Amino acid sequence: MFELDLRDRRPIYEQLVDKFKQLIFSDILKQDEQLPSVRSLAQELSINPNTIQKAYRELETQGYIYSVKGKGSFVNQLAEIDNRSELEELSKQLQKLMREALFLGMTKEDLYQLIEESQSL
Amino acid sequence: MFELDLRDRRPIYEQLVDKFKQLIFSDILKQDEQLPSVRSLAQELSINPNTIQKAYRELETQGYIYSVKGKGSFVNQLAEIDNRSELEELSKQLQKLMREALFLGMTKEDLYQLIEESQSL
DNA sequence: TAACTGTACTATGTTTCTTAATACAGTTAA
DNA sequence: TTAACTGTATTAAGAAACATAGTACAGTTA
Repeated sequence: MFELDLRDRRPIYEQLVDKFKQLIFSDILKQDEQLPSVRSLAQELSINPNTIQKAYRELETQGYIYSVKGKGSFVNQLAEIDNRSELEELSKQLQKLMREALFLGMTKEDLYQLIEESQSL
Repeated sequence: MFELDLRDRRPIYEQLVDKFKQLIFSDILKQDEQLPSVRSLAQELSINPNTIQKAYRELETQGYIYSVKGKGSFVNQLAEIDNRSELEELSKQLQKLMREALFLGMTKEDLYQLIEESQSL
């Protein structure tokens, strides 16, 4: 289910946060679906359970999951996600990348195409 | 000309690389225009010259600037930038952010709007 | 020559990330 | 009730990345 990219210079827990968010955005992980337990995922990835927990804590802080002691961690309802400031930040990041893409030779049409492909996932 | 974002958890040299690339993409820094010297920018930002140099070295590696001993550092020609693998990576990142934006409630039209705004800079 | 430029190097300190080893509390099924 | 799961917290240690400080050398320019 998961693979760590050793070439990625970002810390492991950050990669995990990113991975899980992508799975949620893509609806591969659905609402209230259970995430792997801290210990099992740590074993599967051969890393320390503390690192998994750090990722889960971050995901919970951002509102993407909720954890229940004794039961596990689960995907949150979309409504629980704080997307006020997040959408603003996202717009900035998107514009930054779009400027870069246009500078490097992409066309508006290329960007339109990317939007279409993103939607069909 | 520059400000460091203390809230930004990324290393300083990485913020600098990002800042300069944005200035280049926005054509605020034009071809062959000279960048601030390592020492003067370090003083302006109250950070160590080594940190500036690290950023410049990274920008040079990525092809965005070139440095001449005794003269200074300058914005490179667009043609010198290796954009083969960079465009591929950019597409992936854009799609990732687009999926996130759509998940959080943005519409296709919102994304179109962002493209327009990016182009008018 | 003096004052700039980039570049290189070593040493040091700080911060962040990761691991390791426990421990405790709540849930669940045998 | 017990055993085996869950999340969570804590402390200690090591490793890696980052930033600073100080010094030095080479090339350019007025």
